[in-house]
Amino acid sequence: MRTSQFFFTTLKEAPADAEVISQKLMLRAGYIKRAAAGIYTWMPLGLCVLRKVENIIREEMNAAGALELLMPAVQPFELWEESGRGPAYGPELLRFKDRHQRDFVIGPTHEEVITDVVRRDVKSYRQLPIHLYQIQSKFRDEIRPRFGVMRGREFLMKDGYSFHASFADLQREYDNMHATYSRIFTRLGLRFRAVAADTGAIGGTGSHEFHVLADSGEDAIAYCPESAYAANVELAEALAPAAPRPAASEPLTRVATPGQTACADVAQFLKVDLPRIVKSIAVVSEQADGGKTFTLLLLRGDHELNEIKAGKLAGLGAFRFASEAEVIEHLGCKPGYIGPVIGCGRSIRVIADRSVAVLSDFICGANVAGQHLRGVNFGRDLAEPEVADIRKIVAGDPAPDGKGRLDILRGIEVGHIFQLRRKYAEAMNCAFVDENGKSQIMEMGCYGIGVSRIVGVAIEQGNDERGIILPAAIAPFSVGIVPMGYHKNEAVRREADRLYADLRAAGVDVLLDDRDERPGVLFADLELIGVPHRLVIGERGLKDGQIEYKGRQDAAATMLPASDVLAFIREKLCAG
RNA sequence: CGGGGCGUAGCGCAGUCUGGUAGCGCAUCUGCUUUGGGAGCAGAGGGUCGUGAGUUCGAAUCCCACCGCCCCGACCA
Repeated sequence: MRTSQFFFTTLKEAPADAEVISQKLMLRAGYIKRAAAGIYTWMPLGLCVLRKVENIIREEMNAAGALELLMPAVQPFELWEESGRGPAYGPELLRFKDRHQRDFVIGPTHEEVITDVVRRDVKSYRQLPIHLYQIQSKFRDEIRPRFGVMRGREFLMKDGYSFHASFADLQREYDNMHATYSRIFTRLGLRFRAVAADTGAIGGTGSHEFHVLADSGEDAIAYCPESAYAANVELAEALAPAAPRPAASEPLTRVATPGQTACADVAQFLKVDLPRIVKSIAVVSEQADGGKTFTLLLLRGDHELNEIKAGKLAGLGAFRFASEAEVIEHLGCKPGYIGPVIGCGRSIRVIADRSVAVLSDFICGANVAGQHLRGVNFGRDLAEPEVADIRKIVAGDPAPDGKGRLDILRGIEVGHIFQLRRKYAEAMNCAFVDENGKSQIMEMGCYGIGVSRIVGVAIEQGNDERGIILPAAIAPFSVGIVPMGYHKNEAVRREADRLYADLRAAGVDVLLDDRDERPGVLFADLELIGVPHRLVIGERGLKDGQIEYKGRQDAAATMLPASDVLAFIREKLCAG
């Protein structure tokens, strides 16, 4: 491509509302233009990158045995009623009516459509397994879109769905996709980790997320440097402390703690370590029969509640934090001084985190404003509680596999694989006839990659003060030719044109910057847009038959004989 | 939806408090000079001051409503 025939505009300053570095650079480099909140136009330059990412994914999916198809972005709402997922998705699902008042949605994902396709055409075990995927725009009406293309409302996604005659075969394909995803993210040049994940709203059993490591990431990942263990902190198990509970040694006493409601304040006020304070979190769950149950969750002062883990406990379900009125009703005290020691025969459900269950002589609220209790002991001052793992793990916790200590990293989710099992197939009666002539429900897996998000995270990982740094595999152009005085110097122009033609003939994705601009402009733009290899042709070097090469991240340029350039570039591109 | 902030030229901003009919830098266009790191000089074009309704002789500025955007909390590729 010649710049004079291309179209891109660069900015010296990023729009003020851009937050993260990738978003600023993508706007400055003219990759994208904002159309509305979380909705972007991909300009030709940005689309070059998006297409390269897309093609790497497509190549690997095809190599792994999946087949590409394209489903509609607009889906009939009836399918969502049939799967029962319409209400679960809520306002994130963009719904509308056509001219005949029929309900439609803009697809946020395609389990329903693909299941409908497969149940119509797949009748026999002989047609299984099958894995179909598409690369297509999705729309999710996010409450708060941000970070540019990393969390847009409209985004490009690769979504694949596999159908199987048995769970064992689903597991085989799941492992195949796990390996395929690892190959894809490696080829994309991303630093990533596959982590065990919560199965969330989509449902199903086995699930892994693929996270690109970045400080700006919204997800926290627990991982163990000494072993292969990695999990979303939502899921990571906090092991029970190895040491048993020490014997009680203090009497139960009541202490005045006026105005001290936060654990950290109480610890400082009483001059004790934060882990000896027990905080009580009051929650309410609505039961199916309409009743409400009130529960106290006990955590150490230095720990935080993991709502996902707690939500999985029997009887808690979709709990919410109790209102002030509910706290007063059950404990006779305002929040801030509540605790599990309840007098006079009243009883409420108390669930203690594993780390709390091994405490003795601890401190908690007295259920009287301005007072706490010291020297509290289970079994003596209150009943032994139910014990469960309900806290978020923290850095330094032992790894659940027993092989070291956990560290916490920030990550951005770029891929997710699920064993859906029969959730959708059952709801939508997606069945086949097995070798015995019996009808059976199919086993199903689904596999997503955020294609447009990957462009954002790649830039989040690769940038410097001059702009974007991308590997050649996904850079908008692999090589940039910068002629010094293309319009003034005949020799320079001839050499630039020759080199451009040679590189193109060799299949290299090359940009010749033939604009009549000062050199500083050409250099600055090439660096901003993220071209990894630069060739400068100037009168100076040409006198000695030399052309200058500089890698995007090299400190200094090197001179090459003009005749060696083609071979040199080929070698650079093969090396990645 | 709850809380905080902001809407002035394509981008970044000043002007708003204290009303008097809109300005700076970058970008764009023309000319001359310049030409290995975002050039210099001279000139030019471009703005319903988010929208609407008020107060006033007069509103970017004051009042009210609405819309949009951004930031802090629950979702996801």
